[in-house]
Amino acid sequence: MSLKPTDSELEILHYLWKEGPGTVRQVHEYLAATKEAGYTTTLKLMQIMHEKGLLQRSEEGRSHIYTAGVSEEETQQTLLDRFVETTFRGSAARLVMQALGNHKASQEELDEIRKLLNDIENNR
Amino acid sequence: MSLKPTDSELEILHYLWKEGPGTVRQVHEYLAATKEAGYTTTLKLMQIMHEKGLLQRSEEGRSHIYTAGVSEEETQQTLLDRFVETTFRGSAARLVMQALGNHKASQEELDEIRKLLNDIENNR
DNA sequence: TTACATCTACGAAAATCTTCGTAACAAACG
DNA sequence: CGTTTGTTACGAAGATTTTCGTAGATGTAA
Repeated sequence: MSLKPTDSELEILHYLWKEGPGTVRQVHEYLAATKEAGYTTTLKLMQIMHEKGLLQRSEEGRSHIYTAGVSEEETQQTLLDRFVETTFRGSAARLVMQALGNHKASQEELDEIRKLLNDIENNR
Repeated sequence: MSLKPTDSELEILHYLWKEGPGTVRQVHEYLAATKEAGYTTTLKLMQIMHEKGLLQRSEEGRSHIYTAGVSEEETQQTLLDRFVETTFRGSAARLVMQALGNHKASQEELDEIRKLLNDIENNR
């Protein structure tokens, strides 16, 4: 799966990943809460995403119910790989360090990361 | 500085960050090593980057010497912030964990990350 | 029934990014 | 001197993404 959602498409996927299946109307109202956008703009985007396979849909009366056609993890991994490549020249560690150095993480998250480090070392 | 270089622009910046100031010819040959591209394509890109402030340039005889107009760290940080926002809903920790899950780091890098974790905990 | 609201489909404009052909100019070469 | 080579400038075509207007269909209310 090397589909690469655009930023606009990602916003739509985020809604569906978080809230589950929904209509164009629901997605549109979610988007409209944070940005200007016409209803048909959202509709068209979702139609195109459906053509690309990013969304699946089923008929429900006279409207459609859309579902994410790609998983959140898989998509994030694809985008992450690409991002590491283009922005950090392939060095995931540099990305991690820059991210840690400039963002706040909770104690639980830090513990989680440390545990991951241990797992990685033990499993090779 | 909220300039957002495109992927093509990043490739040019990478050359200049790594090799220092250079001509269109030098950048073009660097790019041509890994992808198809006409000389005037590279030229045009660099002219536009100059207009945007991404590159600075000085006359040198009949050609121009270009220099990166933005720092590597600053640019990576800007792109990282944006990427965390759009792809990981603002959770840097999730990005870090997903990046680590990919097992792409060496032992030295893992040690470095662990040290960073310690520093973060000690400094709050 | 008629008018209105809501939905899909679709074409096309707008915006952005990428690519390249052509012109103009100057240096180097024969 | 004239020709070739290497450079910038510039316009425009292509590609992709985003936006939206309009038409057609169907349900809903008066």
